[in-house]
Amino acid sequence: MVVRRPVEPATPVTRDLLVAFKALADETRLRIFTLLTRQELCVCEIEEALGLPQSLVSNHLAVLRQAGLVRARRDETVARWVFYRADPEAVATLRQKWATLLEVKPAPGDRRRAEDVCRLRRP
Amino acid sequence: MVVRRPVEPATPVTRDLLVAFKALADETRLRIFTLLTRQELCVCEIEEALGLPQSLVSNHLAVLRQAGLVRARRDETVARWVFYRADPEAVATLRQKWATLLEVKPAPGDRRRAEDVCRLRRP
DNA sequence: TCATCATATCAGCCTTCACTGATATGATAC
DNA sequence: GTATCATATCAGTGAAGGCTGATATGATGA
Repeated sequence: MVVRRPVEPATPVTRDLLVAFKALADETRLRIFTLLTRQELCVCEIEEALGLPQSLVSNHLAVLRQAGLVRARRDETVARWVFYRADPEAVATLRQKWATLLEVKPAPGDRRRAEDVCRLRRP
Repeated sequence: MVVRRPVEPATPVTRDLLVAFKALADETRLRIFTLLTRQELCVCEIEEALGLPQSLVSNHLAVLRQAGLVRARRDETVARWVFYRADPEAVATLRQKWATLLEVKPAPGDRRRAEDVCRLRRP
């Protein structure tokens, strides 16, 4: 019987990256996200482009939205159309956090990671 | 009944990123990988640092290894020790492909993505 | 009002996958 | 040789998640 330490909430840097990785770790979502970095599209356009059923696309968009990777916007004139696009700020933040993770020194406030390293130093 | 287009193998850029995202879309593996970007460690050190059972750590290392994110090396003097480290080349490649994905124009050879965009242009 | 369009949500099915415990392999020490 | 250490692998279990089909919501148009 192995005693596991209680799972603490992940550190800020790790948590955000983890959310993004989970959201992009699916081929369909990665394709949708890639499309949305190029241009703003409504749901039906994505369906047509990828040849996927509506409910599936809508589900995947919800996942990407909850991960903060894309933003939804209702069309001003035709309110039933919802347009999605990749969130440029989220993308920039993600890129920075990815760089931070790969840095040599643990990022400030990244306690979980610091603890992991610290535990190695104890003989 | 919705007729789905046959799933073609993903494009080079997308495929590599997808493999990496899948490998890093797990909190335990992300912690292990983060540790290995800091220093080279053997399996038992990772176990101790994270407080996880041996088989679990070994399993996660196998996933990271198969994804090309880490490299294993047997110690020259004590051959039962296997040291792992993050693969710097893989990390660099990953960073570049991530940047490529976020570019406006589809990368050369990224046919799947080009097809997705093209299909949108057909009225 | 009624029908239709665009999107969201939900239940069920099925696959994938993280975790555990046990066993296998292979090197080192006695 | 036998015992132990370090690691890898495998079967079983339970949970998470992708996909589908149906339904719900809400806007638009006749």
